[in-house]
Amino acid sequence: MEAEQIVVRRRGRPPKRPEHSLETRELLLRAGLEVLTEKGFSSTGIDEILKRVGVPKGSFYHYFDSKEAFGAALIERYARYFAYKLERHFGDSSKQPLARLWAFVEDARTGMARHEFRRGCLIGNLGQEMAALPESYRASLIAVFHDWESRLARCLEAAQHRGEIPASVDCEQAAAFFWIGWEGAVLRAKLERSAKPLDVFALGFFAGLHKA
Amino acid sequence: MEAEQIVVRRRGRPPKRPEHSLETRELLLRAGLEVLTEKGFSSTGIDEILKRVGVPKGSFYHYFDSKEAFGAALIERYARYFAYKLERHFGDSSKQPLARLWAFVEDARTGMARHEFRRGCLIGNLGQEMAALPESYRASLIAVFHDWESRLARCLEAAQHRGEIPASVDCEQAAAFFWIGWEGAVLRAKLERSAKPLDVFALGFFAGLHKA
DNA sequence: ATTAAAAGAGACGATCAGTCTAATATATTT
DNA sequence: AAATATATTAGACTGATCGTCTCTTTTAAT
Repeated sequence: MEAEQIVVRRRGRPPKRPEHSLETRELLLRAGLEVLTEKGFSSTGIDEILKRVGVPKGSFYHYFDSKEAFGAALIERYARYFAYKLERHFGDSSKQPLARLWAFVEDARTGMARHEFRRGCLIGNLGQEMAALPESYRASLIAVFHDWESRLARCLEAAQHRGEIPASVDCEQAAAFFWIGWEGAVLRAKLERSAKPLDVFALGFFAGLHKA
Repeated sequence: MEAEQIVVRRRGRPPKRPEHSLETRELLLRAGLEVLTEKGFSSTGIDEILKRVGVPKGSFYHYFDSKEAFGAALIERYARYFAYKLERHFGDSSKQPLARLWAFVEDARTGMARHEFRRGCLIGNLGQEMAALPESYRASLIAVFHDWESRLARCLEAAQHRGEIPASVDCEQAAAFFWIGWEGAVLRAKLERSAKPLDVFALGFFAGLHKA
């Protein structure tokens, strides 16, 4: 049960405090992420997001041209958030490279558990829904996956240099393999409301990596 | 481009030919599968299915109590269809067990290609949408995945007995791993409109199996 | 001819994304 | 300090579409 986030907003032209001026827009994006990681795009109405933050429709269309534009902003925002998360984990030189990947998995697991496995991955959700989505999303989603792939590939290469995984492993391929399967794992974790699919996939992936 | 399947149906009580009496219902189910494997449940309107087969709304609610009941029927039907497909492949004793799994992968790939990677897996689609679906679907979807898992596990055990994969492999785990990742691969194949994710995942899976 | 069953036809209220007009309060200008 | 400009809130409203339901029509069976 999430606390209702009704914020008292003053009407009229707001005081010139640039750091606060995006408050409403910010709230909308935040709520949008919450709802869309849970239910996806098509089955989420704008009214639901509006009600959640106590913002009237007029404001929404003041800040966003359309639902499509709102979704695009969410993709961008989620991609940024996730890239930062990956950077934080994969760039953590206090750990061995494979341990960094494992830390990401742990992080994701506790994150999903915190929301009782109701929220998944925005990119995966939208990817699955793509057939019913604005065609303009497709390229963005593919690009995000590609970004994640290359980040992970670099991490795996580092693991290879330290001898954590055999030289025979194609890191690009392995990274692609990981994200393909990971989205499946997130899907199943949501369906079963359990961390098990995440663990099964992660363990299987690591086991496969160590082969000779 | 699929051929429009408009069938001339006579009004009123139909002649007593039991093998034909389910014709309209049958058409609705078939069209439902086509559309829902593509776009999922929430973003598919009943009208779309109706228009596709030239059936008025009144008829739909004659055959099905609700959209929810219709969806449940589709799950059941898809599960039957898929179980048959797996049985056909995994029970094909003319091939080695691993080759049987590979044949399934090939089959799925050509199947997706035939529809230009627009149609995916109904169970995966609904699983992803679960948050916006009737809660009654959850158990069914989980059960279907479980069925697929045990079918595959038996096939992998057979492979193990023939020495195709090491005795150290936990076949149940490996089977669970496969379906978790496979759904991710189907998702990506749809997103990228390409067979590549299917191949990347399948190859990665086989490579992982052969480890010592 | 009458009855019963099957299916067609479309009305219905709810909800959808999106539009538009106004009200309001602050910033800016004079 | 009064007047004006502007950013934002506010929510009624539109037309399309949603799932559901009721009533009529058509035909088979009696």
